[in-house]
Amino acid sequence: MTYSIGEFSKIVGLSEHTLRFYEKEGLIKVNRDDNNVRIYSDENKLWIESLLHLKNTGMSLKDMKRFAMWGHMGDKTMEERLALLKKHRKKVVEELEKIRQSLEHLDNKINFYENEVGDCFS
Amino acid sequence: MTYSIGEFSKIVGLSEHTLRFYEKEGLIKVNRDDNNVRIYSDENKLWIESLLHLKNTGMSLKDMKRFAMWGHMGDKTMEERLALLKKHRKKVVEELEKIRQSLEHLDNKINFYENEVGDCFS
DNA sequence: TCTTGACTTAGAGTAAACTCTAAGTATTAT
DNA sequence: ATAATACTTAGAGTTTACTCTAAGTCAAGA
Repeated sequence: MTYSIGEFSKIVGLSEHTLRFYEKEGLIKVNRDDNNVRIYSDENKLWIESLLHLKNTGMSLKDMKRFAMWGHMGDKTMEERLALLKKHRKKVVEELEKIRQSLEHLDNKINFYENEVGDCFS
Repeated sequence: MTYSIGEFSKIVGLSEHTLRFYEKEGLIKVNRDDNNVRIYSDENKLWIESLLHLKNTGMSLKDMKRFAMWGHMGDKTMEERLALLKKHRKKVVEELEKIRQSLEHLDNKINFYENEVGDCFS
């Protein structure tokens, strides 16, 4: 399947502006038809979804750019990409633990408030 | 115990600029001595730590402001605070799950790369 | 006395990641 | 033939959360 930018925008949940911006930044390479109109493929979809996973885990655009650049350079950059992903993974795990702890704190606070409110209103 | 802004800054890991900024924004109320110099207390420390937990879980300054404002208004705002915390908690849990999924994707990718690199280099 | 560390207001600067506008052109579907 | 959708460049604007600067004052300790 192929998609126009309008269709693709809806599918991946990024605005057309953002898709063009990502392309300009080198995050994604997109084919064009004879009239220079972008033709997005399912491969593009998988790639964007991968990028969005990196983004979801807090990777900066800058690092995503490096990753994409290496991706476009082919197999000889595998090691670099792997190193980047591993380093990123470490940060994600740390961040996850931090959030988990803060969530625990939040739960304690909610419990506290529920008891207080309970005492006051029931 | 009480602390000057310089001491407090080191303890809580926020710059003096940021501490003054947070105070100006109404996130924290700080006592002053006769010379108008800020005196931070252990209570302030607990409060900042709570705020930082909210921040760690992605709460915006704007919501933290509302929370702090209600906190300064006393018990009659318990329900509002509880509602805010519960709403926030829901978002955090969702976000956590999203990160967890993206981490899984990241792990798959790393496995893939390790096999590829393994095939190529060993 | 002089350095250190505190204070004030007011506003400027920074970085990230978009987000949009303008102004003009081209193609396709109804 | 006209509306919808696409394209371009170039740059301006937005939001968030700081982060810093200037310019001046004040008070305590060595």
